[in-house]
Amino acid sequence: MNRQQKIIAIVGPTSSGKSDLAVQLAKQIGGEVISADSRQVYRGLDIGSGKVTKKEMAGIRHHLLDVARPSAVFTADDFKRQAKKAIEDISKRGKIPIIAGGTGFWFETLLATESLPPVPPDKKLRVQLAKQETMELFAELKKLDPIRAKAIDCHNRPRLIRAIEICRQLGTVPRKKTNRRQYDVLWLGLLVPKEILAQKIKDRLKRRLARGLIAEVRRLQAQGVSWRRLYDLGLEYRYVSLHLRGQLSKEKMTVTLEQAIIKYAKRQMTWFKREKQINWLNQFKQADLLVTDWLND
RNA sequence: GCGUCGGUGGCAGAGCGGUCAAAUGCUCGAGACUGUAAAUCUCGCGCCCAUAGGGCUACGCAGGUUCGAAUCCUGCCCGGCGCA
Repeated sequence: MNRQQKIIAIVGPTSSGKSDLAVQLAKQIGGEVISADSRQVYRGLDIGSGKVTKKEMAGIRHHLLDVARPSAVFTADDFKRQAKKAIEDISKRGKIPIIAGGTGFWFETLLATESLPPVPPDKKLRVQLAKQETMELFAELKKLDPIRAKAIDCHNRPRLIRAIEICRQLGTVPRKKTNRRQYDVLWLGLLVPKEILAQKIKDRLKRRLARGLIAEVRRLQAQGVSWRRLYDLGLEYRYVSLHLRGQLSKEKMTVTLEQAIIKYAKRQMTWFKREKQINWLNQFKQADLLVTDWLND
């Protein structure tokens, strides 16, 4: 039996300091960082997505930043594929991959599931299905795959559409297979008290605005990213673009955005709470011990 | 001072005699998550016991009318507007 690839996974809500910890650990143990952030993969989404700057990287190599065009969706499967490649790459160089990010689903996809159903998105079908009532979609899924229908959230249109898409291709939705043994993962989670996190989020938003967040969104739009797409990208991109379109005053935008980011942080936490292997840390110091122990294991 | 409109749950805002613990939206809380995942979606949100359900206190304050009042009447307090 060959030894499993060692990987460090750093998770936590937005603004909790994942990027810093990742760089710090990478320096200490000889690692490279893989970003697991569904918005930082896009070129041009810098300030709003909180992408690390060259300076913050401090010479540590980062993967999966700026690998996609903002107008095309970069999927969980794309992430999985490229992240796997990066992991191989890094280990060939004798270094340790450190995956840091806030996208829970992507972590699960990469580290804990066997594979996603091998059905690429079918744009035409999706457009067509989007015209149907939610109830109809659910009824169709029920016919195609009663088991999946039973478990699915019957109000969640995107999920219903995807499930139908899979059924049309494979007959039914394959059962989800978990596989946690591909890698030897040390899970580190950054825990920040609610009030402190909220304050950090507000402060950071202020800094982002000062650094030119609004101009960034305007630039993206000018470069051909549609308003619709900016809206779908969420948070900063959603509310700043609404402001640019005159639908939100700057003050209102700021307040709404603060609330939205705080809510997002909460949603992230409900995802991470499910992952029982996470070692929750209050301060970076605690990470050192865990990491050295685990490396010597 | 007179007239007038209004004071409803964390906020905004419906309700204008019974079916009202009170629509709806937001905030807030909990949660889901099989290729959009910063997306999308669900549930809860007066208090108390509780599975269903039941009890209690509530719609500025104090009285009154009524079998029954957030809803009608009187007085008071507070706010907007108009006239002085």
